[in-house]
Parts: sequence; structure tokens; C-alpha cells
Amino acid sequence: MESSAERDGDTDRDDGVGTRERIIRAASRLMQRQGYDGTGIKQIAQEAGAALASVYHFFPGGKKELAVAAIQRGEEEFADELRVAFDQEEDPAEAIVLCTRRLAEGLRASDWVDGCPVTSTALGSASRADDIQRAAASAFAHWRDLVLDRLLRAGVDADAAHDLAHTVISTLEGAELAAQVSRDATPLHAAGRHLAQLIRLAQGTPARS
Amino acid sequence: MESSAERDGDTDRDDGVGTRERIIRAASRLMQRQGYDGTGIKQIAQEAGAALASVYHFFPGGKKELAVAAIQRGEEEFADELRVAFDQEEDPAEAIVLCTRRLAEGLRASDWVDGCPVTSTALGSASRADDIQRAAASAFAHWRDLVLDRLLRAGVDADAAHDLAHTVISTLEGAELAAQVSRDATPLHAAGRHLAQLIRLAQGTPARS
DNA sequence: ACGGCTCTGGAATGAACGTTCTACCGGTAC
DNA sequence: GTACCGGTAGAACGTTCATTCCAGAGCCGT
Repeated sequence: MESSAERDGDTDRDDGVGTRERIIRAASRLMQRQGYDGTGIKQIAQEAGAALASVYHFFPGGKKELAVAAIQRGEEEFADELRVAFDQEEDPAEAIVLCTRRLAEGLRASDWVDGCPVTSTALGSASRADDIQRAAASAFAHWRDLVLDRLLRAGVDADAAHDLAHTVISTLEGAELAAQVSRDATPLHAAGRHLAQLIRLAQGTPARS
Repeated sequence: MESSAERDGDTDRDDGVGTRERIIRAASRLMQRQGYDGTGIKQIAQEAGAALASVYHFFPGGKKELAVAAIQRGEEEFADELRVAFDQEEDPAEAIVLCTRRLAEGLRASDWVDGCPVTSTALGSASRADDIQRAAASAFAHWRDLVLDRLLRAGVDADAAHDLAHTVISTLEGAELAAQVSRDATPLHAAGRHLAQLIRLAQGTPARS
């Protein structure tokens, strides 16, 4: 499945990263910007600095298998961002606010083209390939579990925490989408404030008025 | 290559619905399911029961112009749903809950393929065509204004209402996305509950100073 | 009957798509 | 050395794509 160590003897030839890794990165980034159908395999190979045959060597399942790998990569990236935010802010409400701020920064830095890598890859292709739909669903579930875990540790009631974890992910996702489409970070900032409000409410702490 | 020429509901013969209208409907429905790049113009023409040349006759701008029309159609559809919900429920919080329920029903009825028509059409193509991005942004802004208007009439403080309108749209959008990808209505139901909570909170908080 | 209009049928174009194939290179193992 | 194997280069496959063009259908007021 996934081999974390990608070095044989001396490396640091090209980018210090193996070909397979470069292909995944290129696929993830391109599909994030152009969607599944809008991204060609030849384009991925070129962007990765790899040969076309190499793509099919590492991903014999073709474009679909590549999309699954790209989605899993995107899942890990955002999961890391969530973990970092929860690590930097001990208050879960503040952590979510920090998260929205980071998303807004990333979006603006890319001139509003780098949205959620999972969403754009999965939308439109999920109805044709079950593997892709399953990978995207797994990403959402994984992120939700990270939030759920933090909410439970913050003393939120179990039933409320399950619901709230859903809404945190939905709102983050939707706000990033709205911000990307509108080319304006306001949806993300509003989402951060309101999610913090909901989390504080669920914790039993009186919210800011 | 014969695949279900006409079926499902009504394929809109000459029942007073002109060719141009049928093309818009087909484009909107197909791009909603398959995205911009995943939908071919020939497929749209076939689904609409129209000639390929007719598509270019009514939409000389080609696929891009067609996508803009499809997005505008999707905008109107959801705006109507919002208005109906606000009309049926006098409490804005309950109206949003009703809205999430309707979205969940529609999603399940289509076997989780008919998500937000604007999102799937705009994602991935907006970075290449400014017209499409602008149409999608306008859709989000229009929906937001509908919510904002209702919140203001419900006595919500102006500043709070602006923010809350953003979050209502973001969360509805994100929850529909999460529900579609996960093939599970839970995100929408949770979103309804939490948005109602936020709205009631904003209604009960009088404007300060 | 007429020309003038909107709309359509079907073929054609050139480019891009995903995928497959064969030949080849640089190693390590024998 | 020779044999082998993971990885690469590039051409070729058949298909589909968006778009264009033109000849002709249907209908209109005259």
C-alpha cells in the first residue's frame, strides 16, 4: 500500500523525492485545481517531471487509482492541519478559528484556486467510480473523527459531540467552497466565529455575546 | 451507442417548452451530476432531444456560455426552495431546518447524485473561465441576500445578520456536499439543528450599543 | 408563388483524451 | 562478463471532445 521510506542508497538527485511521490503530489495539486475530468494524465506526468509510462507503472489502475491516491493525500494534509491547530490552541473553539484563518490564508495565497483537494477531485467522478467515492467518504469520516475526539476530550456530551463534529466539518468545507467561489475570505471568518460559538455552547461555557 | 434516449420523468417534448429551455435543463442537470468537464455538449443535446447545431445556435458562446446559463438556472431553483421554506415556516430557524430536510430528501431520491448544481459546475472550471466563476459567485451572493433579508426581518442585529447569512449558506452547502459524498443524510440534519440554534441565539441577542 | 427568417440534420476538423506497447537504460546479483 | 529487473522514453492506438460549416427543413407575411 503505502511505503513511507522512498530512498535507495544515495538520493537527492532530482528533488530529493521519489518519482511516485512526485506523481502523487502533482495529481493531488492538479485535480484540486481542475477537478478529475479536467486533469489529464499526460499533464500530471509533465508536472511531476515523470514519464507517462511511469505513471502507469506506479498506478496500474490508471486515472482512477491515481485519483484515489490524490484524495488520500489530500485527506492526510488537512488532517495534519487539524491536528496542528488542536495542538497549538488548547481551546477547541479557538483551534477551529485558527483553522479557518489558515484555510483563508492558503486560499488567498493561491489566488483562490487551491480549494479542498478532496471535494474537487471527488465531485463529478464519484458517481462513476465507487473507489473514488469511498475514498472521499473516508476522508470526511476521518476528519470528523479528529474533531469528535477533541470535542469529547473537552467534555462535550457524546450525542452533542457527534452532531457537532459533523457540522464543524460541513461548515469548514462549505465556507472554503464559498470563499473560493466568491474570492473572498469572509465566509471562512464568519464560519470560524459561529463554529466557536457552537463549540463553547456545547461545552457549557457561556458564549461571547 | 444507444443509451436510454428518452425516459425518466418527462423528457419535455413540444409541450410548450422550447428547445432553448430544454437545453438549459439538460445542461443544468448533467453538469450537476458530472461536472463541467465531465459533461459533453453532444450529451447535452441528446438528453435535451435537440440537435447539436441548435445548442450552438442558442448559445453561440459554446460550452462556457451554456455553463453560465446552467448555473443561473441552478441559482433560481435553490432560491425558490429558500423562498418556499421561508414562506411555509414563519420562524426562520424552523425554515432552515425544513430546508435541510428538503435537501436531504432530494439527495436521497436521486441516489446521492444530484448535489448542488452550482458547485459541481463551477468547481474546476471557474479557474479557467471568469464568466463561470462570476455566475457562481453571484448565485452564492443571491442566496445569502435572501437569508440576510429574512434574518433582518426577524430582528437580528445587522452586523450579526450579515455574518450569520454567510454561515447559513456555507453550512447548507457544505452539509449537502458531505451528505452526498458520504451517501448519508446525517450531515444535513446536524446542520439544520445547529443553524437553528445559531439563528435563535442571534434573535435573542439584542443589538448592543 | 415568393424570398426571408429561424432552426436543424449531419458530416467534417483538428486536437486531446486514456491507455497500451515495444525498446531501452542503469543498476544490482550472480 | 551475463542475466535480470525496476523504471523510462516515445510512438501508436482508437475514441471522444468542442467547434465549424453548409445544405436544407419548416414557417411566416406578402
